[in-house]
Formats: sequence, C-alpha cells, structure tokens
Amino acid sequence: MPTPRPTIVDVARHAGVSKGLVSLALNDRPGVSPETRRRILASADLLEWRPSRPARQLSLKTAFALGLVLRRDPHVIAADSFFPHFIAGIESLLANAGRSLLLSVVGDEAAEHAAYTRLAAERRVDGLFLTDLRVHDRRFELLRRLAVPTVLVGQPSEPAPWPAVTVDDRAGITAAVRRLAAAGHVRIAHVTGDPDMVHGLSRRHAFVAAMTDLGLDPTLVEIADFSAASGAAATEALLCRDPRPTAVVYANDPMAIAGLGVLTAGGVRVPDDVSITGFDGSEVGAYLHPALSTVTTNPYGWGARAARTLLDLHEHGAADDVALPPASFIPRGSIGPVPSPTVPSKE
Amino acid sequence: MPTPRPTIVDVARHAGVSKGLVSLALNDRPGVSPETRRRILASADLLEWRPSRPARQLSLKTAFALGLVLRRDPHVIAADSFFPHFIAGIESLLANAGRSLLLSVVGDEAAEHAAYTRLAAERRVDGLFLTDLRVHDRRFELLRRLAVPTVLVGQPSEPAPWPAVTVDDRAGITAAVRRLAAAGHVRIAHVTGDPDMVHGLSRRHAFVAAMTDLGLDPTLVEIADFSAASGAAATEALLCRDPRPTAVVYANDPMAIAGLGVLTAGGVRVPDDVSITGFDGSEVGAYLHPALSTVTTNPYGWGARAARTLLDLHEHGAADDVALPPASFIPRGSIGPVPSPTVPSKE
DNA sequence: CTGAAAGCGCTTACAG
DNA sequence: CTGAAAGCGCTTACAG
Repeated sequence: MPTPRPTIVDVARHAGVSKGLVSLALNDRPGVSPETRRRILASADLLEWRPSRPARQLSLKTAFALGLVLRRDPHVIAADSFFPHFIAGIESLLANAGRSLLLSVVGDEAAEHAAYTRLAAERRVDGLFLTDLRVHDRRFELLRRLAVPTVLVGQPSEPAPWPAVTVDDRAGITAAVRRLAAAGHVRIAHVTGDPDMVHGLSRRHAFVAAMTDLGLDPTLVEIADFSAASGAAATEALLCRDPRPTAVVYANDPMAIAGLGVLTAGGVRVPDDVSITGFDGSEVGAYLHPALSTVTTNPYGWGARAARTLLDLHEHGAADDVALPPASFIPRGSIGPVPSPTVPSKE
Repeated sequence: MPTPRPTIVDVARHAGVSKGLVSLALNDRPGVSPETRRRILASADLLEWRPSRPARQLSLKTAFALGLVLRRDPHVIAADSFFPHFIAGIESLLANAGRSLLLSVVGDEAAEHAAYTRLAAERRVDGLFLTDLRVHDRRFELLRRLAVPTVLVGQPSEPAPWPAVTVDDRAGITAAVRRLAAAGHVRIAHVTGDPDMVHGLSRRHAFVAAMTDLGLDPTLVEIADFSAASGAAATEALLCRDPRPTAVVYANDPMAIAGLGVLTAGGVRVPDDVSITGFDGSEVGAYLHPALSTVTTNPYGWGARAARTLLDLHEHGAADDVALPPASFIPRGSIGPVPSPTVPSKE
C-alpha cells in the first residue's frame, strides 16, 4: 500500500506560492525571482518532493522511458555476453536523461508483437530499440504501423525508415580468416549463427567472401543457431568431414567454447590440430585453456550510441545513421600454425 | 514525433456514448448493457484504441511496473547465467498482469541509491526486487524510507520488513562436498564468491559446515568475488598450496570455468588430478570437456515466484515468505575419484 | 442503464 | 514576477 507522498500542492502551500510557480521553479524556467525560487526549492527539499512521473507523462506526453524487447531463448541470452554490456551502455545515457529502460523478455513471435504493441500503443515508451534484426523482419511492418520512434541496432537486410547504429562485424570475421590463412590454414570451416538473423547471415557472408578472396574453398560451412548446443553439434559434424578442417571460425563465443569441449573430448588438440576463433569477446573465453581468440564489438559503446540516437530521434524527430568502429579480432592461444601435413586419413 | 492516437473521447463519440461508459465497458465493470458494451468494444477495436498508461497510472495511482536495479560489473552479469533466466521468469508473470519491468543497471552505490529513489519517489514502479543481498545491506534503510513494496530475492542476513523468496543454496554446496568426500576426497578447497554478498558468504558457510560435519579440514578457502578473473587467481593460489587440494568447490560457474583453464594450463588434469564443481548451471558448462559439475537453482522459477509475491504485496498489502526447492547438485565429468596417493611433492 | 462532473498531479499559456 | 485556469486521458462516485 503506497504511502501518501507530497504533491506539488503541498510544496506550493509550504512555500506560500501557487503550484504553477513551483513547476516553473523546479524545471528551471524563467519567470521566477531568485528569492522565490530559493524558497520553493527549499520547501521541495524539506518535504522530499519529487514530481510524479505519471502526472508529468500525461501533461508532457512523454513516457520518459525507452523499450527493449528480447525474443530469444533465455539460455542463449545467458550464454551471450552481448546484452548485459549493451544494456549497461544504454543505461549509462538514460540515468542522466531522466529516462528508464523497459525490458521485455518474450518467448515467441505472438508475445513479441504483443509486447511491442503494448509498449507503443499504451504510450509506455518514447522509443524502441530493435535488436537481433531478422532477415525478413516482420517487426518492421508492425512498428511502422505503431509509428513509434525506433532505432535499428545493426544493419537491416531491407530498407527501413529508421536510423541504424551499426558495427561492421564482417571486418572481424575477415580478420580471423586472414589470420588463419596467414598461419597456413587452407581448410577453414565456419559454424554459423542463426541464419534467420541478419548478423548470423552477414558473418557467414563475410566468411565466404574472405575465403573466396584468398582463393580458398568457402564451402566448409555448418549451420547452427548461436546456442552452445548447436555449436557442439556442428563441431561434431565437422569432425566427420574428410578431409577435416584445420581451423574453425565460430559465429559466437558460446558455440566456440562448446566446440572446444567437443574437440578436446574427441582427442583433437587445440590449437595443435585445429585452431578455433569465436565472436563477441566473453570474459570467460580469455580464461579457457587455450584462451579463446575472439572478435570484440564494444557492446557497451553500441548501447550508449543507440540510446543517444533514440533520444535524438524522439526529441528532434530525426537522427542520422551511425557507423561505429568495426569489430576487431583478438588473437589468443586457440589459434596456431596449420599442423604439418601427415598422412591423410584416406586416399 | 508521436502520432496523435485515439483517446477515450474518440471512442465515446464513435460509439455515441459518454467516455465514462467506455471506461466501464473496457474494464469489464457492471453497469453497461450487453448491447452497448458490444458497440463500445467494436468502436475501440475499429479505432485501435488502447487506454493510455500514463492516464491510468495517474487516476489509479498504480505504475503498472516493477523495478529491478542491478549493481554489478557488466562483466560479472554477462558471465552469470542467473539474471537472464531470473528476468525471463519475472516477465512470464508480468505480461499477463499488464505490468512491465523497469531495469536499471548501475555502476556504484551512489548511482544505485539514486536509481531506487527515482523509481520509488517518482512513482515509476509499484514495487522493487531486491537481489544480490549484501551482508550489511544499506539499501534496507533506504527502501524503508521510500516505503515502496519490496521483495527480497534470497535470505537476508538481518531482519527486514519484506517478504523473502528464498532458495537454500547451502544444500547444493553440501551435496557437492558430500559427493566429493564419498569419492575419497579429503583435501577439498572452496573458492568463495564476493564475501560482501549474502550468497557468497552463505555458500562459504555451507562449505565449512559440510566439511566440519565430515570431520574434514575446512580451511582450504580462497576468497574471490564471482568474476572469472578472481576464480583464475584463486585457483593459482590453490595450486601453490602444499599439499595441494584434490578437489575444488567453486561458488559459481564462471570461476569454475576459469579455474578449469588454469588447471589445464598448469598440466593438472581434471578430474584425474583435481575434481571441480561450479554453481548456477550455465548452459556452456555442460559442453566443456570435462563437463562441469554444477548446482542448479531454477532461476526462472525463482523470478516468477518473486514477481508473484511482489504483485501480491502490492495488491493485498502483505505476502508470505516463500521457500523454493533447494538447490540441487548435478554431477558431471569434472568430478572423479580422489587420485591414488603418489609421492608427496615435499617431505 | 447512462451522463455529467470531479479528480489524479503535473505543465503551460493567459492575465494581471 | 505571480496567480488562476484549463488541459493531458483516464476512472469513479453521484445523480437521474
């Protein structure tokens, strides 16, 4: 049961002024004499008054909140280090802007669309972050109808009427492939992320392009979905290939870590027999043995920039696309020179 | 720039009734004839009207939101699988209850207190989740002053005026120690979580109690803080002990995974030379080699139950403590029998 | 069963 | 510089 809190009327009475004046004083607007302003602020302090958000929302037609809807298996979110840093980045801006973050975690598409609709149609948020962009993203049509300011986190695969804050993740994959090729690897494989997601697909395209550029066979690709389980299964499939790849580029860290487990369990030494790389720079990867090579994208900065863009969009009605520094490759112990050719298993 | 949306007045006009009646009809209250109700609902549907939250909040004095403030290094949150599942559990209840989750991620205590104060004093939330309970938790005094419904997620170390939803994590540690002892281990070590946190301390107490009960030396304890980095450092310290422990009970999975890396890098085989166990059941642990033994606490169910309790508290002014099923130990490949005694390294 | 009115706690022209 | 009033979009007694 909420305790009655002081309202603007209490402050006005205490300071001996009208409530309109209290409002002016507290929002630093002109038209209040310094002396009166001081008295009002003192009363507000004394009464521990804070303007009610709901009341401000109603008169200002602003929600003072931004929304993030996550449709992913909690297991995948849990394994992924992206979101905690991304969210921390968002919040680094919101606190100062007097805004809050509304987070929705949903299970399926129906719940997802319901969540977006509620947030927007009930005016709970001033804008929405769109993450985990999908290849034919059905949220685009929905959000266009809802007419709510939106920022795209990532490069959309089709035109969309909102600003995008992007990081070129292809650069990280390209760097990984080049590094492996420079170490003599030729049979380099890729374990993809969810192919329905733009960043799953774009990392795969980057892999194929980098391999092709180097004149290498780009067809050693196993489809997975970013989950550790799928990374393990894909790795097992790769181990059955003949000839076996000598290096694997995984589309994220959890799959690479699971892959490392499968390789080690199968008696395949990393990096002596097979080199591996991940993506997204989870903290734990640095502490594995061997330490996992990975690609970092600074999700904290990404979140902060996306929030900045969304606030701009809400305040000014427009905001520019932002291209953040490309992902960069961090080599660690999990990659090494190509194993010296031994007797092929067949032929 | 928000597009003008239909208001209750538009619906009333369209249906040819007063707006009061629209409100009654849409909230399923008595006093509206079936025929009129039907007409009103049809108009609302047609106009795609949704009641404005801010307006409802103001007249109902309800925020329709619950708040969660996280003060942790994003790296630690990212490595920890607890929060994504916990949050997903919360949301599983909120969606149906028409509530949203307000999430704040903050860096230090000042920002944390400011966040709680804003959420409560500005009436942004109807209640707060208190997680990561600390040993002398200074939030208790703050929240008492703020007089906002609160639910404790975990057992507080000192009396507090709010219901607590608890999971006995001691049971998991006890089970791990017993299992290791049954496998012949005597020199069992513990790498603690953050000792300022209740669950860091209680796991340590559980370790000491379980060892003492078994008549084993409970002093092989290294203080860490739940981060992978601290788990790695603690493991290195344990490796320098003489005699070396043959088993290590870590207070969470990220530290155990980092410890596994350190052990492997040092040529110590797991579980042949040293057995290890984690806590919290991250997905990736199951895919390591050897697979990480761990303790699960069902954070999804925990979140759902905490949300249920908080809603009850808000609606009825009171709610009972809830004790969820205790944590359970999941043995996997990372534990094995005590190594057969060889020549001690010294003496 | 239905309508007109007051109120939730703010902000903001509009007068003085 | 200050006050009185209207309005944001709902809900809810109070009359009829």
